Amino acid sequence: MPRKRKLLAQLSALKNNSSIPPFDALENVNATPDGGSSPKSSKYFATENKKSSQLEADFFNQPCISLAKSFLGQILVRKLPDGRELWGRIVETEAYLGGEDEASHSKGGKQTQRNAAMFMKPGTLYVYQIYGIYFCVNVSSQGEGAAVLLRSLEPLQGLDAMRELRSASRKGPPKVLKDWQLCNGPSKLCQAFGIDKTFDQRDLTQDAAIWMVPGHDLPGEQDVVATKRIGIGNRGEWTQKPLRFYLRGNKFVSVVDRKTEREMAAMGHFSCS
DNA sequence: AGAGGGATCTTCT
DNA sequence: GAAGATCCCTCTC
Repeated sequence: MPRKRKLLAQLSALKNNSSIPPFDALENVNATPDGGSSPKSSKYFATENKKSSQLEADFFNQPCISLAKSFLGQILVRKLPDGRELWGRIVETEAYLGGEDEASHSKGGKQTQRNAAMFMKPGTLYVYQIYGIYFCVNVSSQGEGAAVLLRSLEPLQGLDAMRELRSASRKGPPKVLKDWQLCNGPSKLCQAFGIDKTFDQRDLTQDAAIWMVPGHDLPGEQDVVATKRIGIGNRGEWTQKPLRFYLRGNKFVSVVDRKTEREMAAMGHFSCS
């Protein structure tokens, strides 16, 4: 049987509530990861509570590089069809500037059916399929055709569900994935969060199944490593530009650049500890 | 630890 | 018709 078959079966199982959790389990799902320091929410106040704590349009409306850095430490929330909530802290992003940026899908300001979301209002999701089998998710920023690629998350809540979704799309003998393997890559986090093409052009400030909330420990400038982007082929100067940002020392980052970290340390960007 | 290749298919030229 | 903002497995040092 093709893998796609298996994936679809998994997703439809979730949609059909074939394994619907008991009521109290649904209640627990609304608890915050730090377990009680945040106000408790019940399903009756879910909408109101969500509105007061989620990242709004003004947050997303900033220049691409600025937004890419601002995402670090913020939390992506995904509500699955069965009611379970997945929480992940953003630890790695990439900026794609559009126009001048030769590595961007919107290079030359070119708008196509695929990349239309990059030109939509800040906070709009741009989801595309790559290599026929994977998805990547971006968030549109301020700037014509500019967007931020979400590359890695630190899983905070719903790890069992993430493991299920990740394992469903893997072939061969089942292996139990470690926590750090769940979301350390742009397509891995899409698998773990059940993000596919149907999320393209959705608005992070309006959608019922996906949104962001402010993180509690945000990095300082000295905690952020800026280095070249991953998987950029021959794109001239744009191949090397430091448009990837990640949390220094975080074990959920997909690719660590020791060389750049050493150079930044030599330049005095990092505090000595 | 690093290199290499296969999977797999939509999008654009 | 070819490329591609990836992932995972295997081989080699």
